[in-house]
Amino acid sequence: MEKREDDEERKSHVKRGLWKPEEDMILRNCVDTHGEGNWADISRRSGLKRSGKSCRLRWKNYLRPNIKRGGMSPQEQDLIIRMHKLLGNRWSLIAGRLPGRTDNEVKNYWNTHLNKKSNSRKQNATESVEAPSDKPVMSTGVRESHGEEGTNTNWMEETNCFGYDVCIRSPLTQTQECLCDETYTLVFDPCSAFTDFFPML
DNA sequence: AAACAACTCAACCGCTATGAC
DNA sequence: TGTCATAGCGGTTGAGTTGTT
Repeated sequence: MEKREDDEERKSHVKRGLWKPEEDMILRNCVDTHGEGNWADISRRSGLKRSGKSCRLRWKNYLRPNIKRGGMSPQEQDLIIRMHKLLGNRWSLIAGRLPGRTDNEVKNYWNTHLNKKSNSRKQNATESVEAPSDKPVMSTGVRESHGEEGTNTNWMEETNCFGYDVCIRSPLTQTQECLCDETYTLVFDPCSAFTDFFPML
């Protein structure tokens, strides 16, 4: 109860809502000076009455260098659709494959554009043949293994029969080096994932 | 031109994971 | 080993915009 009151009090002192250009400028300067990372500290130092969380989100989604704005290209759309089929709602992983795009942007884009498109495709498929499951193809664990988010662009080494490029290793070999030596490794249980990957067998 | 509906997307919320102590 | 603070994620909300009647 007391904690709740503390939260209420803290929230009442925190500014919310859309960011103004001058706030963006202050945040950008502060990150330039003190570096990216300790958002609670940046929130304090900046003098902005924004939470660290809010500062981090604003930086990550809008102020970070190399952010790409504007509509998605057909290639990006296609990649999102295929990655979503493979990974499900793992927006940060999907966004990591799209340079300059954020997880929030990918998520919004999926929910407003591609979800419908995907559903209508599925609808059409249902009319002819049995539609595939809505669940991701890779139904078991997907883990980040090493490296920094969004720094690699060619983790996908092998191409499977669906045209998805994937790097796969068994959970039995988690201590081994991933052959493709890249950031993300899809770790999955072959028993349950095999039939998902190769439904025709 | 006005009213309403539908859509878009920036921002927030709640939760989990992780690391420091 | 437990607790706390912080970062990061996905789901959700709601203000602003656009389209329709």
